[in-house]
Amino acid sequence: MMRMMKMFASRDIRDLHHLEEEVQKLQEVQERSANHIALLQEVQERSANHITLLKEVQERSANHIALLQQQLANKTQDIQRLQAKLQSQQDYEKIKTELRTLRARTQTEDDVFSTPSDSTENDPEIPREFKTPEFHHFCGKEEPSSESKLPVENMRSSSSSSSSSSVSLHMCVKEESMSESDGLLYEDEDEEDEEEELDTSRLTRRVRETLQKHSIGQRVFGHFVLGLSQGTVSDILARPKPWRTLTRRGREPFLRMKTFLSDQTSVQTLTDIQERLRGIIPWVRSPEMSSDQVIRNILDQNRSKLMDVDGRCQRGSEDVIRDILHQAKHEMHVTSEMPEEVHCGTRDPSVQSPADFVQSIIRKVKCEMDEDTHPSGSPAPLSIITHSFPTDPEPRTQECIQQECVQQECVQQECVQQVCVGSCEDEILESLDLDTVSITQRVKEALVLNNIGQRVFGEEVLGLTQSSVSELLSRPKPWTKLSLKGKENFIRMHRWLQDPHNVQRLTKTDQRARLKRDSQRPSDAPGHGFCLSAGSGAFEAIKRPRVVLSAHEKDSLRAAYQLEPYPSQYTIERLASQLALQTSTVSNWFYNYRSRIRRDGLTEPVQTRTVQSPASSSPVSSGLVSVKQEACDPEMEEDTHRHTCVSVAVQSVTKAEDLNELLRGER
DNA sequence: TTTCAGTCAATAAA
DNA sequence: TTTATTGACTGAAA
Repeated sequence: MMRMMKMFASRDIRDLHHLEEEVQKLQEVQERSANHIALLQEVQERSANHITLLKEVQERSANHIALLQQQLANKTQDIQRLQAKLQSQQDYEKIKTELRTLRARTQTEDDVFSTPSDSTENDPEIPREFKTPEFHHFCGKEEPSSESKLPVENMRSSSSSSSSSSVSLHMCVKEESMSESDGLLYEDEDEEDEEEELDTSRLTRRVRETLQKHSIGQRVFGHFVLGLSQGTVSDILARPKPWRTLTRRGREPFLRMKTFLSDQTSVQTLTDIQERLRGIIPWVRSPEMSSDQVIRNILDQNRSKLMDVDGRCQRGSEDVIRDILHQAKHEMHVTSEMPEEVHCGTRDPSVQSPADFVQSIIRKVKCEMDEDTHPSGSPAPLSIITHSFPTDPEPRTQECIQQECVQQECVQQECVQQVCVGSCEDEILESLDLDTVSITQRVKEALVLNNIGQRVFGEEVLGLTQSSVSELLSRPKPWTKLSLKGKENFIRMHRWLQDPHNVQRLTKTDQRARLKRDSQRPSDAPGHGFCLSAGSGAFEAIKRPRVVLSAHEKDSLRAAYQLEPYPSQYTIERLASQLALQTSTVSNWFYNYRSRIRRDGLTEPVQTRTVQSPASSSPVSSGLVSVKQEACDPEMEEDTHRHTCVSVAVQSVTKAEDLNELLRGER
């Protein structure tokens, strides 16, 4: 019995254990279910949040779309209003043109022509007829002041076109000065234009169309109408700034464009000029030239010569003038043998005879030559520094030059150089190979050792500003990469290093400059925020603040550069828009960045990293792109730069002796 | 017509 | 105060 009871008891215990295990399992299942429910609830909550967020985004998008639609509607209205305004102004333009024509008719013959811009003098593309004092003389005006920068208000050809005189006589362009005396002539129009906002994009588009239609080049347009260089014209036409962002000075070209477009005569005249420049209409027509034509022919040939010389090697002006002089003398001789009737062709009454006139040209050329030979306040042209040191505080006489020759033991050689200065110089420069790094190193040491500032050195020795000197000394380009103009600076530095009295001279100059600055200090105060405009004496109150790009903007531009080193117009505009910058600022940044990367990359052959650039398909070569990586960043560390400079120095140091030989006249 | 080389001037950095 | 940097400009070259 007992055994039976024990058996049952043990079975119950086993069952109990089973039950307990099952209960435990059930509890686990329950816990898991609870967790699942919690997770489900969480998911549900999150989904609800997402739905809410989506709804919010939807609402915002709807609002944004509504806003954009509203803006679009406003813009459309603005466009319509502007179009209507433009329509109404078309009549106004006609009236204005008529008034201008009427005004011009009432003016006397002398008032028709005025002095052209002094920029004419520097433009080799423009015929000499437009540049020379004789041209101004023919136009009925005195020789223009070299200081005045004159804009073009209008352009007209002279009344007679059938005269036997040179056709250039009929191509005079009327220009009116913006200087104090003539500025009033603009007053009315300026006031009108200040009230009226110009659509610069439309204006430039119209100008582009007109120029294209009449095959007028930007150079000619820029020169005669805007008084600007071709590069600037290209930039203005491609990227016109909005009217409101322009300063008074910046608006000037657009006002001139407007005037140009409104006057058909201007377009016609410019077309005529362009055709003559392209040779469609010859400058000299008759084989039997009159005296005036002979003179013009000389000038024209000289113009070609200047262009040729400038294009070839930018030779010193002295040589060119010498050639001109020679040519003029030769022509004078030929002309003096001409028959009398040719001499007495149609010419200006003030000209006594062709020979006299040519001699007057020679005199003027001589004067120009003298001015170039002894410039005041700036170092001499390259051809001159082979004879004298530019550090001289006073003009040097021939005796002084010869004395220096003795000091340098090269009297004979220098004399030979003086005789053949023009012809030898090109060869000399071509054969030279200076160690620019070594030169700048020595100059830097000399300046530091003698406590001479870059400013004084730049002004007295190189004719450059402090910033340019700083750049030259800290990042000298290899000699072979320099243009002729660039080489000039290193030759000057080399000459300065060779001058035994170089430091002495500069120290004196530095002391004088300091004293002068100290004495002038109290009067400097009004200069803040203003600058005195050259020649006019008037203060220019408007001073454009310098654009300083933020780190973020620079980063963005650098990133854009990595993708597209030569950005399209569209990219530039997009970048400008995204960064809230002007398109010109963006394009300038790209120009400068490319330029500075090239500059720094050139002195870093060792560390150049060849990285496959995404821009390999761009116009830039892959080799150049490889240079444009981080190691060659324009803002790279000075030490890295020095290291690379040294490697360049090692390469070129052996050739420095050549120059020594050359400058001693041993070649 | 666009891009480059050289330069200036304003400004930042030393 | 000097030097370095950099946006802008011009004339020339591509």
